[in-house]
Amino acid sequence: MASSTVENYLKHVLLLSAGGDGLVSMGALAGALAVVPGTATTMVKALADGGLVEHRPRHGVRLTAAGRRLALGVLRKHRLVETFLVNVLKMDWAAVHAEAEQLEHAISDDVLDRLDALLGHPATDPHGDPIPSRQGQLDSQVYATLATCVADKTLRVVRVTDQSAEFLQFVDQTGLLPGTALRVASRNLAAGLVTLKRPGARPLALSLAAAGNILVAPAR
Amino acid sequence: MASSTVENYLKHVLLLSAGGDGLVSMGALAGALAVVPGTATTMVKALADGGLVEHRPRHGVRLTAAGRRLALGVLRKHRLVETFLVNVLKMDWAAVHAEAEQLEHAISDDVLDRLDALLGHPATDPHGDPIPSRQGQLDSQVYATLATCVADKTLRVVRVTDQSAEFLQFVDQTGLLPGTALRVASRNLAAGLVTLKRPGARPLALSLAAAGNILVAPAR
DNA sequence: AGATTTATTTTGACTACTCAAAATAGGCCG
DNA sequence: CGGCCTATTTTGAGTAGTCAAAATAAATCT
Repeated sequence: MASSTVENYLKHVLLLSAGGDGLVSMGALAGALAVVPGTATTMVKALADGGLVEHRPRHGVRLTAAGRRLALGVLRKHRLVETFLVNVLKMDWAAVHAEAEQLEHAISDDVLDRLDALLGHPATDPHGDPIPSRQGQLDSQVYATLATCVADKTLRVVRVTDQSAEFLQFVDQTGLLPGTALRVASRNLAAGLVTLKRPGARPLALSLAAAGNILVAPAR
Repeated sequence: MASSTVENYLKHVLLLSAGGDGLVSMGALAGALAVVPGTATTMVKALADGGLVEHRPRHGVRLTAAGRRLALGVLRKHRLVETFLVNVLKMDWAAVHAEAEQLEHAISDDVLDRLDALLGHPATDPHGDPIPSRQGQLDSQVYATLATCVADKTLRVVRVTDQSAEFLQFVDQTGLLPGTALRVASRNLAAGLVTLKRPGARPLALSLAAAGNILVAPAR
């Protein structure tokens, strides 16, 4: 398994390569990791040996497919942990980053999946940063889910992410198909409930887990 | 801050010093940490330099007050994390030990306090092991085991002391979880067997060795 | 093109932790 | 008491990651 040091290098290469051509300079990487440039060079060469990055000497570093997969996994852990700390443990918005920095390296995939379900499969963390999917998709087009969006805005269902037969049947029967306009009447995190209001229909209560599988956008 | 390695050494010295005079042998410590004896010696000398343990060469090692304080903090984290994983994330009884082993070193005191509150300040973890208080008090009540108590009293399981996944799974499947009421129907020392009777369940035979890992108290 | 600035890489050294295997000390048994 | 068995310690060496500072390559600016 990758050490936390390796995970940190990969995560920061991913974050720094967001804009631009994907090549990250040694200086930027060293700065982000709070190490001297020589250390970053040494480490990047080791990562390149391991096939996790491509190193173009004196030019920069870029993730390979394998490195990107790992980096996205770390980012997913980081952002889901942040969301947990804020939504469940009610921690300060500003304090959670440092906490997550530690926990992202200690949490297993199993625990992560359960956390994800508990939180209702959020699309973004409390700061609005998109959370990579389990499969490593990082949506640049970010939608809110019914589990995370604020009350009283008029919304439109855009996508249903749980493909299980039972859930799709439920969505069909309750008329929550993509395109439906609705409004979140209330959210009760303690009870794990979301109440929806649709024009010309009875209010509908939904578990947070279920609501997390329904992506919405502001109604045009 | 103490490294996870240091935290692990201290935690295991604490756990191993439970019985006996508090002196832990190098062999036992090395075994618990899965390192060769020479490594344990080297590390213990470093801990002694740091004032966390007292090293009596060729005799053993014991925690200082400072070391004990740290070790109890780690144990508190471990057991609260286990409780969270089982009670909130509904994880398997037998799997949480390994998870907690990682998380205990990554979780801050702030997060721990909030977890503690969320769980309702539990006194024991899911295995029945006592959780040290925030101030470092460890409830060390002595319980009888199923291997030693007399027949025909009504008892209640309070704690399971073998943390191996196999044993925990067995306990789970046979329904001997902490809280369960039962009665020792017979003890056969020659055969090394204990037979249990539970209300509404079939009698269950157990080896003395296994029975020794299940702590019980008189049912109120 | 030549000189200078700036980023990067190299080199040598250090800390923390580990193992393998040789050396040693304690306890015990006759 | 003397010898042996066993646990412990020592020694020498290796891995992962780091820094300080010298060497080098790239880019820029006359």
